[in-house]
Amino acid sequence: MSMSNSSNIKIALDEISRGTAEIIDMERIENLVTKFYETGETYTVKAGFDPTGADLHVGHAVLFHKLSVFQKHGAIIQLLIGDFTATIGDPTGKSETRKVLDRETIVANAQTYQDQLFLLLDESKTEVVWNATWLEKLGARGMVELTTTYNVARMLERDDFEKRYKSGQSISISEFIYPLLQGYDSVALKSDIEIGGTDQKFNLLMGRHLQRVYNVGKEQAVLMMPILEGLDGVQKMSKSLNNYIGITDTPKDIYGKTLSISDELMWRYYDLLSENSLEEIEKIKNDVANGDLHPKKAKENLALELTARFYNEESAMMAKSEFDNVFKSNKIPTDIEEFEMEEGIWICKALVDAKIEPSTSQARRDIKQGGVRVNQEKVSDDKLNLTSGEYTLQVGKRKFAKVKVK
RNA sequence: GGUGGGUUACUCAAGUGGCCAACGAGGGCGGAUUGUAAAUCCGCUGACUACGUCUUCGAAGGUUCGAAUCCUUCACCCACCA
Repeated sequence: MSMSNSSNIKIALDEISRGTAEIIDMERIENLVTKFYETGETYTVKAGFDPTGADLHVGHAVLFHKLSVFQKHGAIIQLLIGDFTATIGDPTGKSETRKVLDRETIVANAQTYQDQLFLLLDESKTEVVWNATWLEKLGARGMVELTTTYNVARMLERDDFEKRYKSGQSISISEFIYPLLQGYDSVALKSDIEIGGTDQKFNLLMGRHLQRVYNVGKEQAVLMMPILEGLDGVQKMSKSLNNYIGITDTPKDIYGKTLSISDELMWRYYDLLSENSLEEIEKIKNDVANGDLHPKKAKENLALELTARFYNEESAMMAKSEFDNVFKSNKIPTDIEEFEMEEGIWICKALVDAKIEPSTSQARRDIKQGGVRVNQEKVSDDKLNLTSGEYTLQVGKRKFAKVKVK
């Protein structure tokens, strides 16, 4: 028994530390996991979310995936919704004070978050908590007490504060309070471990500090995940850079976008997102390296896995066959949007109306360059008018529309 | 509060009276190649049924035959001083 336990524990710890950017107090995590395997005693892992935006992408999923790993090894996740702190605005990574959100938006965002999160997490091992619950009760006295635990000089050590202070940009006092409140959450929750992105280091460590000051009887271990690169492989995945895979993207998109990443980036995604064990990944890597496995195949598997994660096996397989149809055999996808148009419509106008071109100017250019097809045939005349009938319009490789001309 | 510098398209960044719809780079898009990968090569990149017209260079006015370029006011940013 102790033999199989110790190997289980080793596997668990390897999985937990996999892909992390930094772990503070690994020993504590080892003890917690060991205890779970020996006595069945669970422990808590806190992860906080500011319900400021609603849509999650695969970059966020790195964190959730790690949480789900923890759940397999005895953790109860404390899914902290920062409903109170969202009303303040965390300055992390921002060069200016974040705007404050109203209650309704926060609640709505939080709900959307949860819907998306439970695609990945085991709901029965998750505790959803709202920090307004205890922060509202803190009161002025408690608040002041909290501020006495830290000083301005140390607060200014935080990177973005330092930069802004030096360059003369404004820092509101409330922003100083933010890390304190986030840390206090760990006091209220008595968390054993907290996980977050590397950009959260200062705030995460504050949790340790405050747990000590408030005599919680433990200091949370901290596990930081790196920021995932987006589809371009360079910049971090974000919606504004449009290099993201959304968790709620269609199966087709998740599959397709995943296949579009570079081979190099694929390993990064494998490491941070795949359910494959470290051993299995090692094997895949070797097979690709010595030519036993085509890199494309490895990427397809990853794409299938991710698609299935957010939907199911079946949808993933469908996404794949659809994809193969369109791109391998140059067939037309099955689920193209349809439009009805008037007799004699100008081709450029039709492309715009079908939403596959942004302007008639762009449509003309694409026609000139041979990027537009009607019923699989290249169009060369940008003055073409469509007579009545049904057409499949195509721009480039991936934009399609079906058009019925009366 | 004082003095000087800045604000150009998705981003960075040239342009200081006509040759400017505005150099260049990145990004994006299209083509070739391919594994819808990467890399590479070529082309395009304000709008408009279009060899012409219209709207863009922080905002509003003005000077001029003509302005992104000159003048005035306003807004915002930066640097140095107080």
